[in-house]
Amino acid sequence: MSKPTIYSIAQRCGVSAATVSRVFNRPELVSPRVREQVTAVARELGYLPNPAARGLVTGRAETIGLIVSDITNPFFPLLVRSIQRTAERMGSSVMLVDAEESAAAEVRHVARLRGRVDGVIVASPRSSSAALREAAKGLPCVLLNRPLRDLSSVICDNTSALFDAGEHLHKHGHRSFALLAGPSASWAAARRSQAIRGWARGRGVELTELGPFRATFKGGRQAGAALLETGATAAFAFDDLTACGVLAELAGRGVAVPGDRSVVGCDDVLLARTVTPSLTTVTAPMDDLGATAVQVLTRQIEAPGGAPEHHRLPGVFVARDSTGHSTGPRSTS
Amino acid sequence: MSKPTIYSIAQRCGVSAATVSRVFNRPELVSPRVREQVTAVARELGYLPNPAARGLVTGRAETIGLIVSDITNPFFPLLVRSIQRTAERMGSSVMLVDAEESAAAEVRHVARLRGRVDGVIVASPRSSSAALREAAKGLPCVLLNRPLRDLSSVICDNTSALFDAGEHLHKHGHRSFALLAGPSASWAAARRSQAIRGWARGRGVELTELGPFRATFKGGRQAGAALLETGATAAFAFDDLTACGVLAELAGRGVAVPGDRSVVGCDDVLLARTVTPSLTTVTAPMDDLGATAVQVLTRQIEAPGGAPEHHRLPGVFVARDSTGHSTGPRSTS
DNA sequence: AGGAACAATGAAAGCGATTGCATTGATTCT
DNA sequence: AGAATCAATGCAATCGCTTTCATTGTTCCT
Repeated sequence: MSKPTIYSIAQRCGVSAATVSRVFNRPELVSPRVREQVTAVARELGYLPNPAARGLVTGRAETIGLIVSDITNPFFPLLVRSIQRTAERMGSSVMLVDAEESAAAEVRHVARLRGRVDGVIVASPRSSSAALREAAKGLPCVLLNRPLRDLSSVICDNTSALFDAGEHLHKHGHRSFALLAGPSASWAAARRSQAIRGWARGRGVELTELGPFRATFKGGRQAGAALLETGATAAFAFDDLTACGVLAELAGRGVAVPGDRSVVGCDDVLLARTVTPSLTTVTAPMDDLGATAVQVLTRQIEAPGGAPEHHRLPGVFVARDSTGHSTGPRSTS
Repeated sequence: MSKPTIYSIAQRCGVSAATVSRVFNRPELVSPRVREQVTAVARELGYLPNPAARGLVTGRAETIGLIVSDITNPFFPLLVRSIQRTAERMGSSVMLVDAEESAAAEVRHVARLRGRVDGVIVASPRSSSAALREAAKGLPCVLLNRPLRDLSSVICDNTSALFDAGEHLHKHGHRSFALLAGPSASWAAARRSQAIRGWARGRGVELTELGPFRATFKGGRQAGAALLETGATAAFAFDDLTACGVLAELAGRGVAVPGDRSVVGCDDVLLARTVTPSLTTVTAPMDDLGATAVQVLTRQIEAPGGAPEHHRLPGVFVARDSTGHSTGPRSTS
């Protein structure tokens, strides 16, 4: 026999299809007797409502789109998990799309998703603000880690955690610092650099700015090499991956960490704990970030055209083994 | 005005909706003049076909489901990317679901996806064969890294690469080996252990089996500790993550790699190249795995009830820095 | 010239659900 | 008792699209 529909159920129960539909959507409108019978028959037949049919009339897909700039970036897995969990709790599925680091792909995918989803979350977008605004026109949308006045956003703000990192290093005797800047197109990179500059100025310590470097392991190695050209005893890497590159480069050149230099990363990805020495870094509240994004999106879907919301969640500084007491300034090599 | 439909376009063009529909689906049936006009008007109105409506009549969602056992496992990102790329080329979107390492969640998600997708790929399932079989009943399904007679599967077979690894170590003078086994519920773990046992037997070398250990960094540290209790100079870790744990443990105890011991991992995840020393491991042909899985699934969707296909793609051994010459058997600590 | 073959189009029937409105008894109120 | 109210249900329209079948000119044979 073919797939069971509300009609086959209705027939078996001697009621109309409308009643069957109501059993699932507004059960309180149906008499208990009928309700139970329908439920029983539905289970027996293995009935599952057809989402396409339902979507056609309700206009809802019960699905949200999630576009990540680069799924191979270890920053994302936990975020994806958190978003998915929250979405599921709201009764929605998640359609994940990897933009493979391409800004063009991002907007292309937003267009592609339109119609298949009720709204979309764009995580760490690389696209220009104008392109994002245009792509999201008329589609509920939440930006993650990228603020934009007219679109809702949820960002992880590491400013104060980076202050803490600076203080931590300062307390350990460091006085000369290096800032290994991340990709110039990244909002997060700009923000972090700004935070560190601000801290250094306030503290009145010396800060050498290097970069920008690519946010990859290789970029980190270059950053590490550049670091050694300076007299800085402590370095702020853009993120953990970069920091790992730095560690590798230093290790390769026989420079001890944290003995000779201290390094701090950012994001607290899996890698941060598995590398030796384990990375001092800034933990992002992944669960909150994802959950908040989904909630904001849901609100946006339910009240289209509502005012955009902006949320700012702070990261938390974590001291591990890649930072320690300064042994004073060093010569270059 | 509301969303454009084939009707608004039809009206504007003075043709019937059927014609508009044909312009998009069977353009060769429409006269060039009309075709161009319709295309132009559609673009002007920003028309996008409604997937729900289309799906309702065609019975296709143009979407495939992808269930991964644990998205935080660094093994998956590249796989996801490859699957997505291939799916997109076939005109399908991907609905990703993370089972969070729970077998129950896997089958629950298969059920949830049914109806919303045309078929599903289950990557590295943890569920029992019976549960998988039952869950996939009547739904096109491809298993990744888990063979099962009556369901299609695509697996990565590292047997010969692990032989190569063994030979590589043997050539470097190693004669006493340790097998650090992975989780007993994992098919891949069983398979790898078996391969290594086979090789050792054939080679006539000493093989100490340890474990099973969890496939996590922590599990790796335990494995590392256990390794030091033995006289083995070379160890096969279940995967790269475990291997990294081993490296960390050894480093922590002042044991040099590859000076004192050699370690090989498996999978060649990002981590493998970023760790110091870089890991000798076995590279899985991610792109092929993903592409093959999607292709098989597509075939399965087009010809439901067709015979299941089974594909076996070999991994490739890569020598890096975590393996080297044996300095002979060592004492315990 | 008369009909076969064909190309281009339209009319209309679904696909499987939701939902506003109408209908039907039963209950309550005055 | 008759009207008003209410709970439970059915009817039928609708969502936007695909697709079969019928219709209409055209072109091409013989």
